This record gives sequence, structure tokens and C-alpha cells, in this order.
Amino acid sequence: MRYHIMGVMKDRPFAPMLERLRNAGLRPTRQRLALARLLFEGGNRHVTAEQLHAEARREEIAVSLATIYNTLNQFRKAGLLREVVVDSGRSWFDTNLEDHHHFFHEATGALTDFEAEGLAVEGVPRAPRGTEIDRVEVIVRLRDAG
Amino acid sequence: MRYHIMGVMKDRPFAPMLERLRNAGLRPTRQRLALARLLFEGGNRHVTAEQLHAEARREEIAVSLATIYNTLNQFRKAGLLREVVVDSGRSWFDTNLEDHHHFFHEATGALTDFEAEGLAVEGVPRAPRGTEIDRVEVIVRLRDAG
DNA sequence: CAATCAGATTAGAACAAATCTAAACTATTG
DNA sequence: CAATAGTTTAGATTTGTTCTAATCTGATTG
Repeated sequence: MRYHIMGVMKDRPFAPMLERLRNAGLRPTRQRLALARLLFEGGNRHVTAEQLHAEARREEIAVSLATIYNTLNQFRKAGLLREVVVDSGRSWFDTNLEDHHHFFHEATGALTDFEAEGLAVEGVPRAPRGTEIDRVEVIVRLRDAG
Repeated sequence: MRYHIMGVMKDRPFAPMLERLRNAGLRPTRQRLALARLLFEGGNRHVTAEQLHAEARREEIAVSLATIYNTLNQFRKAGLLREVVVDSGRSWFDTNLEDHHHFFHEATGALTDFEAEGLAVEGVPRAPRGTEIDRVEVIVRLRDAG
């Protein structure tokens, strides 16, 4: 199998990303590939749709906002991203798939991870009839010290 | 100091509610008084702005949606309500001011309280520089059992 | 390697939640 | 009871997100 070079290539091969999309059952289109690289190469991050769109523009990747939304949702459904809801009005997408929780600084809107290791949540009541626990989410809301 | 009994009476006087608004520094207008009664008489509840608006209409209380939003936010700022963000796209307001957390059933959108008593969250990391912990929020996301 | 076509992308319209505006109204104060 | 600061309102506006219908493209097949 051969890989040919197209478009923006920093210094990483994109074969792994291509594979990653295929494994997720997503056709590796230009747009998805480019967005996957923005999202997954270079450490964990949190983005909103608008942020990612702006970033793509900056990198001169032609992607419509509709595609950003489509892609983020597809990635989420495929388990490549997690959605984080901390303030109403917009959604954050988190590339960190490990067991972790969030700090949310209300004043600035800054969202940061902290590992679940070391955190213990005990005494969660039984799920109501007909339901089961999907996930226990801890959000630590911060304010400016004073 | 006098304590008012908040029992399950059909014909409640609204003096206590009036007092409650005054104490919160809010002028007790018709609209605020009516909404306060819907919200605070008869047990804890969760509402969205639209829900409360619909309910007010049903009760033939003339209140605009703008006033619903204003009032909910004023009540929140005054500490009479808490805002709960579980799904992006809308805000819930919770009349339960005690230390508690939430079940959120994604499929139905149902939001229910559970007491913090019995729940222990341990090992929350230190707040980042310049910030302090405002509140630790636990959201237990539910899915249909199966 | 060209034709095919399901699936993907797109611009722009549509939608929903929430906020804003500025005009009309009302609870309080003097 | 008049003055006024605070409140309410309809409707416009803003913001985030989804939808639509037309166009395009990656993969498959012959």
C-alpha cells in the first residue's frame, strides 16, 4: 500500500490518522482527515465548534461550519471525542478519552482536565428503576481566589 | 424572628413569599410574586424558562418570556434558585438549595435530585493558581437499563 | 481507469434559547 | 399624589446548532 502526499503536511505522516478514521467506520475525506489532525495530533485539547472552525481557517483548510459540526458529532458517536457540557449555550469537545474530570473556571470559561486517578466518588445512589448508570461526571467549578 | 409554616395548604397566604422577595432585595411585583409562588410553594422542582412560561400561561398569569428569563436570573443571583447545566441548549433551574447532586437521564431529559448526604467525593485536586473551588458538582448520567 | 453512486460537503435557510432594546408601566418614596 | 427608579413587555437581535437541497468525491466495479 502506498500513501501519497496531499495538502497540508506538517512533519507527521497521516497514515495512522487515516487508519483511525477507517477503524471508526468513517470515510477518510480531506476535511475529516484535516480536522482529525488538528484535534488529535499534539496532545489533548478542548474545542468548541467555532474555535475549531477558526483554527481550520487559520491553517487554510477549507471546511464549512456545517462540516465542523457534522464531524465533531460523528467523532463523538465514534468514540473519538467526548462532549463536555459546562455552560449552557455551547458544547465543548474533549479529545481526552481517559477517565477524567473537569475544572471549569466560570469567570474565564477555561476548561481543564484532571485525572480520575486519585478521585473517589463513593455513595452514589442506585440508579432509578429501568435505568443504569452510564457515567459519573464531576465538575469542579472555580472562582477567582480572594 | 418569625417562622412561617410551609405546609401543604391549598389557600396559602402570600405574605411569606412577599417577605422572601423583599429579603432578597427584589421588589415584589405581581409577576415576581406569581412566579415565586409557582416555584417555591409545593416542594422542590426543576424548570426551564419555557416550561415555567407555559405553566404561567396555564394558570392565566400574564408574564412575558423576557420576564421569565429576567426573574429566573434574578432569583438565581439572589440565591433563591440554582442553575443546573446538563445538556447544552438550555438551562434548568432548581429550587432545591440544599447540598445535592443530579441524575440526568439522557434519553428522556429527566433531571432528578439525590442528596449529597451519603456521597463522598475525595481526592479533588487543589484548585489552579489564583482560583479556588466554588462548588463540586456531580452529575450521574443514566441510560436505559438493558 | 472511467463510470457509478452512496456518502460527504456546502452555503444558506431555519431553528431554538437567551438576551437586548426602548417604550410603557408600576411600586415605592417623599 | 407626583416623581422616579425599577420593572415589564413585544419584538428585534444574537448566538449556537441543525437542516435542506444541490453539488461534489472517495471507493468500487467493470
